[in-house]
Amino acid sequence: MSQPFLATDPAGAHRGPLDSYLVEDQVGFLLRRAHQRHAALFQETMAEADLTPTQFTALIKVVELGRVTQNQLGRLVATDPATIQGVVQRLMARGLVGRTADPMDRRSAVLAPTEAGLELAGRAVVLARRITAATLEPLDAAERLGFLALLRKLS
Amino acid sequence: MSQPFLATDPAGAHRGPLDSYLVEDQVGFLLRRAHQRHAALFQETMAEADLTPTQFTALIKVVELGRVTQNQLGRLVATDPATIQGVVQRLMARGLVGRTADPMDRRSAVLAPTEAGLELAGRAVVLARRITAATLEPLDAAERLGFLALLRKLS
DNA sequence: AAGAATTCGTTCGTAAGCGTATGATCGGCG
DNA sequence: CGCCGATCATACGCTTACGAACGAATTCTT
Repeated sequence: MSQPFLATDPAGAHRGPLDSYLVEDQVGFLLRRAHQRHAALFQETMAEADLTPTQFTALIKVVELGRVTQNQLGRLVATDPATIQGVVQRLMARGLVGRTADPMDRRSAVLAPTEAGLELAGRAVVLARRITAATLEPLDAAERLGFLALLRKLS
Repeated sequence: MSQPFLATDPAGAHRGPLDSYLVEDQVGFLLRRAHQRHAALFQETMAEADLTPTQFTALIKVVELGRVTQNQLGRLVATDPATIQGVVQRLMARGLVGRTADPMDRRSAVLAPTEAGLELAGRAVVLARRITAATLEPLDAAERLGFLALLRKLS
């Protein structure tokens, strides 16, 4: 009665909907694993700059734009308002970005990179290029292009 | 002095290491976005079963194996001991898996699906197939195979 | 057999991620 | 003008995720 839906069912019978469903072959699982691997490589390589992937992305965007509203930044880096709030808070605590009130719109907070933020961003990008290379290392040149193209279609 | 490294620098000068570096074109960013999109589709479709991706994966694996040790399960579904602990705890709280002490090794906890767990797993797999389909929907058949193959190389 | 090294599960801390709710502010519309 | 809906930032709660440390138990080594 409580016999599991064994994938390697000795009787080979069709016991249930789990037949021929292998979690480890699903996109979701593979996507999660690939993301995990990238995150591990990121942390390892970015250690000296002490930035998480999200922090790095946010910082780079602030540096690139010079001035951004917090929610606007969140939209650009695909991070919802609740999450970007904490990220910005941590970047501010480290003095990497500054924050001023917008005279035009008293609701919004305008972010801008500090000198330290500019400096760290410069160093971090060098590391980030290494991370990208390390992540794609198992693929050859053609596969890398293909993979990025496919990823873009799924974003 | 605090001029940002604008990607679209009017002068076209080489201001710093951020030139020609676009965060949104990096594997890490695209991987994160694709993963986000999948998670959103998952949550939407799996709503009636009320399982997170990780909970679903763990439950399916327990059902598939019948009996597993907690850390062993974690290894199979790529979830570290600290994380699988909470996941299993929540599955137990919902009466989807049971837990017994292993007489052979008093350190380990043996997990097994309950009747409710078996039942829910069966229903959830149906939804999961839809999620996989929805996630890969933007790709044609050939692209799907290619994408999965590439993902596997990066896991 | 005794000690060392490893493994198992747990706990704590930190971070991301998102749903939901809230107060403040802004924009539009009658 | 006044109201309503939308937007901005924030707060709380819950889940995943992982490093680090821990006690208990097991296994390996000498």
